[in-house]
Amino acid sequence: MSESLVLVDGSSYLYRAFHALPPLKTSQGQPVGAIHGVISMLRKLADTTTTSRFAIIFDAPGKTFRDEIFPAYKANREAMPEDLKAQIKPLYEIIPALGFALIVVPGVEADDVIGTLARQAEKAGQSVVISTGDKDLAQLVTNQVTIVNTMNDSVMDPDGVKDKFGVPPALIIDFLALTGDSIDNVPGIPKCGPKTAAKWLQAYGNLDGVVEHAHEVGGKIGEILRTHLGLLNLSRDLVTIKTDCELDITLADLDRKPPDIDALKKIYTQLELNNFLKQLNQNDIAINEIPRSAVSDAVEKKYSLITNLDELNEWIEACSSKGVFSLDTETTSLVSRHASLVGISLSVSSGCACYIPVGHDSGMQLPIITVLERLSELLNDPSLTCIAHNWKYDLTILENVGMVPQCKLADTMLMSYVLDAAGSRHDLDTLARKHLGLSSISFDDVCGKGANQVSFNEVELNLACDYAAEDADLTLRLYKKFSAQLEQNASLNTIYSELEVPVMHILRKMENYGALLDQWILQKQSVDLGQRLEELKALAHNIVGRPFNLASPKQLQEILFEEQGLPIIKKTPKGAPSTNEEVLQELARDYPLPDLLIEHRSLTKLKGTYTDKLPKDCDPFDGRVHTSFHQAVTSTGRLSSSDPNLQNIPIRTEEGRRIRKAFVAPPNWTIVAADYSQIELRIMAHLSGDNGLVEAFSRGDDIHQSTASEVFEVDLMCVSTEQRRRAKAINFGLIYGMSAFGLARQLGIDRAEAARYIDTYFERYPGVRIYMDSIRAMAHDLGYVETVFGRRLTLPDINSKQVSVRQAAERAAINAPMQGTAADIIKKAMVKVDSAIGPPTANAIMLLQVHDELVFEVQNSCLENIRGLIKREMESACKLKVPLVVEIGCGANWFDAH
DNA sequence: CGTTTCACG
DNA sequence: GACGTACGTGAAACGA
Repeated sequence: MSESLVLVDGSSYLYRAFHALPPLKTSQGQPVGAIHGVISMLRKLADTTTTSRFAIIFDAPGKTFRDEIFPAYKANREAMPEDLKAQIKPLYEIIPALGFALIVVPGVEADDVIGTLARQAEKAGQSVVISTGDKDLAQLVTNQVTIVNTMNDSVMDPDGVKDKFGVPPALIIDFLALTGDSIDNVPGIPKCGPKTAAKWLQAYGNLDGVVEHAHEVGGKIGEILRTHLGLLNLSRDLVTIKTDCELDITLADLDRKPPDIDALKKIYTQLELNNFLKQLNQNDIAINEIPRSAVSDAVEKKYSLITNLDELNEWIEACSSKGVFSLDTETTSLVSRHASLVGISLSVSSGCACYIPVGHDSGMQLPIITVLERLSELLNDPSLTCIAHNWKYDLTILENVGMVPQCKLADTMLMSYVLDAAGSRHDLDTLARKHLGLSSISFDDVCGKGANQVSFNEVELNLACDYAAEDADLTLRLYKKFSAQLEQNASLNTIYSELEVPVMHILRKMENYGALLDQWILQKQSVDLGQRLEELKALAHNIVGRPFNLASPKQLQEILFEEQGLPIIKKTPKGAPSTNEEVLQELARDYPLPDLLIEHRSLTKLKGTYTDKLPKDCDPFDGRVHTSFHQAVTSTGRLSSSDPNLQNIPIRTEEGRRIRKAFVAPPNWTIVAADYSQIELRIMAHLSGDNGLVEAFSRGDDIHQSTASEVFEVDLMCVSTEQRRRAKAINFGLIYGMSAFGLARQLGIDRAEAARYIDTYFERYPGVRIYMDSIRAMAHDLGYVETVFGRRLTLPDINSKQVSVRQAAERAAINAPMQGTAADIIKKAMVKVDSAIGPPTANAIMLLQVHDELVFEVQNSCLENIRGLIKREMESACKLKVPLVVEIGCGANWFDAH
């Protein structure tokens, strides 16, 4: 049945949006975060329901009947924050403009309006959905009235209420009267929480029953109950939602009206809600009509399409005399190795940019040779600075047409990343919106999307000019901001120019060179895996008694937890019973199916992600896989890899390791793999300066053994395998900002024992505790932490009001300096090793970086030489209070190199 | 397109 | 008193 009326608890939305979202403000200082949130939530709701009858209900200011019967009602509630108050009026304009009925009744609380409308609709035979985060409304639930929780989108029907509260909807009023509400100042029975309330109500039927039998309740809580009986009637009256308010609203008034686009545009413009504005415009304009440019700024804007030699010469001259200019290339593909140049855009001052088409299918264009000739005058002039957003891409495009710039390069993507890695994504559109308040034309607007998308060379010249010139314009504008900010911070500037930019060049080489793959090995393994998977499937179907999809978590949930009635051990974030490996491991004790599922899961993963997929990623021309390394993605300074991801090639299982054997060296060459031993723990020793830890590393101890000896108070030589295993978990836990709970779960021990381990650890290594406390304090005070080299890692959630969110940020604060410093160190090592092994014609090539490991291809004739060089350069990448140790191996393939 | 699971450091 | 609980990534399959 599709619902016929949706009632939205507007006040609940408002508070939720206000607290959940960052405090966005317009350039004029008007707060808009909650407005943004409420609009999004309403639109999502409207999109996911089938009805068109809505009411959005807010509390009105002023007294209500509850204040009359109990003057202290809601007395504990804090006054509404000013920043929230200021968002109500605009919202009251937007909601009707969106076509929704807005209901604010003076003297009546929103809950009572919702209750009244719900009952009216119910009487009229309609079903009702109430969208709210407020538990009090559960009392309204019936077979026809359900509640959608805005927190997690869960739907509550009468059974759901019973599940959540332990009592059916009809008893919710009694339940709330017992528990009270400290925020609204509803008295209730002190010390009586949901569990106790549900227990009493189950035992005695209802509130009157509880009062009647109060003398039977034993213990301290029984005494408390008896002394507070007098307040229960008042509490009940306060929590009872009225369902008979007089409202001059009929259900038909609630039908959604068409939105008032003009009014919305006006308000959105005022509030600088550019996202919403853009979407309005998209729906608004005729299919083929694309705005010349959405960039609206005080600066006047002039984008020129260059198709004759005189204009080209003027632009070359302008760039040259300015000394600093931005450049962007348009091409036929996102894969730079396979992309052909379609056009080039340049900008020399804000708002002033040009586009030089050279590879469009139609339209008059200058000959590409001429353009490149003139362009190379700029790019070969070492006195000039050329700015691009993501040079790694554009450099390869230029290299494809035979150009290797000699001028100075600046990269706004890397600048943005160094300035604030976690603050936003670092693509041009996002940054333009964030730093310049400008929304740019999207690629999809120009080229279309999905099956109808065309390649850039098919785009009409004037439209291409609008898009391309804008990118160069925005890049230059961002450069002005970022370079000024980097000037303010010497260590960030150093990280940018001496680490990120050189690493960018190395990554480009690594990507373009690629890792050689023996496809035959993988194909063979795919066949083996396929056979074993068929066997497992047959066995599993046999046990269950019918065919099912082993890869479907949903079907597994049904089979394991509903049909077999196995215990639910863990739930997914969405509340469904989890079937992940940890759970299956547990279930495997008394049921044969889980073991099969575990093996099936693991093998399908290997087959689907690696043995089937990697050969497809192989370039047929050179037999190599060319990953993309991303330099501006992670919050800690690490790289990431995709298409394919070569940083997660299996190693932990036997069958997985087989995959590494397919990463081979060509004849007369050898794979060399070099990895930092325990780098993050060494960094922890350095950062904390803890004596015991520093000395252990300086002596060259096995660090887990040494930790075990301290924590379990046994002689170093007497540490058992099990003790070492536990110490290793403790060491890893420390790096991750662990809790006793986390360690207990990891080790399968109880929490008290885990807590004892942690306490003992901190007694033995007091410097570590001091360091962790100080880093937490720094994170709270400054909102960021730093690596050894001064890379800043911001923590947007560190002062969140939500406990779990804040705690997660605190754990990230502990981890970030260690993970980030390790990332800095290996980047330094890459730069050092790269310059030591010389140009790519040399006898060693860097192929891959896997966070603490570098993989090379080395010519056999100079293997020993290069091995020594790599180890030396990596170990001397940085001087810490403890030595850096590199383990290095070599072999015919990546597996043998370990 | 969101959810769930799992590969790596 | 409830909730969530070790950091950082990318990719595949399912199912709406």
